[in-house]
Amino acid sequence: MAERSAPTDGPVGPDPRRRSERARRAVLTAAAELLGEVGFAKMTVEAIAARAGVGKQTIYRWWPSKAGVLLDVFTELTGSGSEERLPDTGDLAADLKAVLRATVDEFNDPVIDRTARAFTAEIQHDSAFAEAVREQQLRPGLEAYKARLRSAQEAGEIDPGLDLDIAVELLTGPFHQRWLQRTAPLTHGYVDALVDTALRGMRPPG
Amino acid sequence: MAERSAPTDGPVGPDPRRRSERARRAVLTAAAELLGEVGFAKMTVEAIAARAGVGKQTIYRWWPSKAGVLLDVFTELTGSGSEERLPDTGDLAADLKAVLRATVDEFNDPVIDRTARAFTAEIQHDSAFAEAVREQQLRPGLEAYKARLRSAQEAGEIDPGLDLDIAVELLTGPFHQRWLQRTAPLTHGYVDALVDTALRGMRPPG
Amino acid sequence: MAERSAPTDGPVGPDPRRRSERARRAVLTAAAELLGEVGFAKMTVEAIAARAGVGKQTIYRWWPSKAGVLLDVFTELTGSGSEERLPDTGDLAADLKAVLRATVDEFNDPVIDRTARAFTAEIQHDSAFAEAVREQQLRPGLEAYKARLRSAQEAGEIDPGLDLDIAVELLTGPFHQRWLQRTAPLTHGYVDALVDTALRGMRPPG
Amino acid sequence: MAERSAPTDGPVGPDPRRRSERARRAVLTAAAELLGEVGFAKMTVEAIAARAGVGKQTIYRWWPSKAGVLLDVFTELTGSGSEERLPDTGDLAADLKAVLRATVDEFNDPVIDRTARAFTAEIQHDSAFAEAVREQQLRPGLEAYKARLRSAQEAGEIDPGLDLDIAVELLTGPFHQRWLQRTAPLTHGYVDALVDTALRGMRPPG
DNA sequence: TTCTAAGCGAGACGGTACGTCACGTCTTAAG
DNA sequence: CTTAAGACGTGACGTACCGTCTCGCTTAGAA
Repeated sequence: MAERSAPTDGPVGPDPRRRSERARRAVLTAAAELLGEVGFAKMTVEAIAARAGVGKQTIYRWWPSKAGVLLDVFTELTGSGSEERLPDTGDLAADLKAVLRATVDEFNDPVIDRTARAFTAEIQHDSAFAEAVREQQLRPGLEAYKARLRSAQEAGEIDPGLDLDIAVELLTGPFHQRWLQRTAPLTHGYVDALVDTALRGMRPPG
Repeated sequence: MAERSAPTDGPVGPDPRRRSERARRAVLTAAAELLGEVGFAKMTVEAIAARAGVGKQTIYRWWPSKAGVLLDVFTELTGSGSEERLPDTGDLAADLKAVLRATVDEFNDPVIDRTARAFTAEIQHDSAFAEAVREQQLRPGLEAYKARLRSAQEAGEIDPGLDLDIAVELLTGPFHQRWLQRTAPLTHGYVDALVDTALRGMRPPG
Repeated sequence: MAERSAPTDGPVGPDPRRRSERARRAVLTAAAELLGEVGFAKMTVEAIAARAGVGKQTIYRWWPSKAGVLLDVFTELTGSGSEERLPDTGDLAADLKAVLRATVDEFNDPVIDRTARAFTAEIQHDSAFAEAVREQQLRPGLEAYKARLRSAQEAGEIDPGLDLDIAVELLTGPFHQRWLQRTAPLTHGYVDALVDTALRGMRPPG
Repeated sequence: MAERSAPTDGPVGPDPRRRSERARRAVLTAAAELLGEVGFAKMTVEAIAARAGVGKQTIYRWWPSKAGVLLDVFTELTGSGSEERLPDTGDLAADLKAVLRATVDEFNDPVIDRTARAFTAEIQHDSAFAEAVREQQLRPGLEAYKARLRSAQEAGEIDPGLDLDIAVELLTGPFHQRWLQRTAPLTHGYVDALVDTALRGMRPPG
């Protein structure tokens, strides 16, 4: 999934310098298209190869699985998520609501919904893929929340003794669970209420 | 002209009165064994049938997929989950911690962990299965939490204006997310802290 | 395929006196219809039973196979072929041509063609069925030819020393082979030429 | 855009240049062995594949059915039957008797008998297979007879006006019918008598 | 005239084989 | 050595029928 950096370290597999950029792009494009058309589960490596006009071996040479290809699709799209940052207007509740409302809108988009579910499914039995998704997709998002909460902590908006990991989970966990289990629809009203309730648990004591 | 007893059903499939209890039990037992031995992903319908000494068609006649079989295994084990109830000692925090600590222990059992992950994965691309799991496995659990919180609400322990669905999610969502994303280990200390923080958000105002 | 005659001889199977005539007729009718619609090869015992509104077991109770059923269909239709006799006008060539022309017409009927081919196929790997077909369907036909040739022999039309079995085969074998192998179409002209040539081989010497 | 070398063919199926000779031979060998051991009817594509150490798909890729495989077995054995020729000693009767006696011996060999019967059965409901068998196995044989008879015609041994197709059938049809219907055993004596009788019908007039 | 054993319709059962799909590896020919 | 193409061995899929085996129901014969 990641480019190898040095050709002489241990057993290296194919030489990345010889990799065909044309083929790489064709594969990622084909995979992205297929994801939209048939979804992750019904997508096959053979179909990606055929659509990309690429030999199957070319896929297997450079990616560990179709999940790996998809991960690269997203890493490509999101610029590896490195510069994610939440708004910080000084009003924590408002900032969180804005972000979560945007997230609601995203997850109500069928393509994003399907893709995220596919990732969730795949993560369960492919731990290398899970690790990669966690680091490249999830962690940056959670870190952004954590940074915003730390800022609020420094501003005295929330309890300085609070475990920020738990605080982040208090905001994202309920949302994530409701989405994943489809127990109820995701709406702006819902995330507003969620933020209000969660923040009550974070207020400075006294 | 058919003289079945249930006149209001739509397409009913095979007549359940003729179903062989012996075969049903053999399939569920075989599936449970295989789940423990090879895990859900490597389990096949053919293997279940072979181990159960049953024709494949007998499985396809009564279950929609191997996931359906596994769902029945669990429904069987948990007594269809109808009478789940949380302890109610009058101390909400203590009760919730006790329950969540037990859940931590469960999810740290590799077999349960693997199975729950397999279910989570399967749910993502099989909506009929998702519906069944939601109703038979998830809903009863969440309802039990909700009932306990309602009791606490009536006892004046928590804010009477609180949306109980959100309250339940505040307790289970973070746990569920941490487990699913493996962002950090599940420990008794974690759930204690989680309960304490979440409950701070639920206290009666004033 | 044949009715059992005595209820006390050896292992007798089901009691023929209790046999349901309604079911028997329904099966034969259904089988005949299916033969015309899908042909013998694609016909299944299940389909016969379903079409006849009969349990599969009822078929297996009274017939050894679907071929057995079909044989009964034909035995029923042809009155067991007992009274077959060729015309005898005194002109052997004319009589044979008339009969063979009629046979050409029969075998050019698609239903008869398909049925006869199905029998031919089935005979190859079911020797009990082969025996039954041979005795009930083939032998009477060949005997009729033989009788007509014997009559011609007595009338001095053909060589008294001729082996009549070979003589019959000389007339029917070529026809049968051409039909079976589809090497050329079956026409009235063909059988006329065949009869003429074959009879040249049978003339009295001198 | 595909750059295959045969530009005039219709839908061609897989590229025969890529075909694995090893797999092809293994399949034919396995099929031949199984034919001898269990016969055509009890032979399955799965068994051929297993014995050959080949995937089922490899069989389905190159042959339309198990009958197609068997046809190739025979085409392989008989050198595609292209150069069949009957002996021509100048004595037509003797030559025909020699050939037919040899054929009697062949058909009295159980393996050949069973195989020929299986082909006969298969031909009845698979017209593509029938066509192939007719062209590759039957036609060359019949042509050889026809050539020998033409030679005899030119030598003045038989009637120059005779329809040679009928003449061939007069010799092979009776034999074929007797074999197929098992009305009587195939012996050297029988074919001798058959040849004698048939040739009487072919003599030059006068 | 009732009783009772059978045949009956229905169709589930344990099996076998089917023909298809996709996997991940291997082979070929071209560049 | 990489590439496009695609054949290969493998293994599971879900379906079709096989012939056997229960189920209740009906039905005809002997009691």
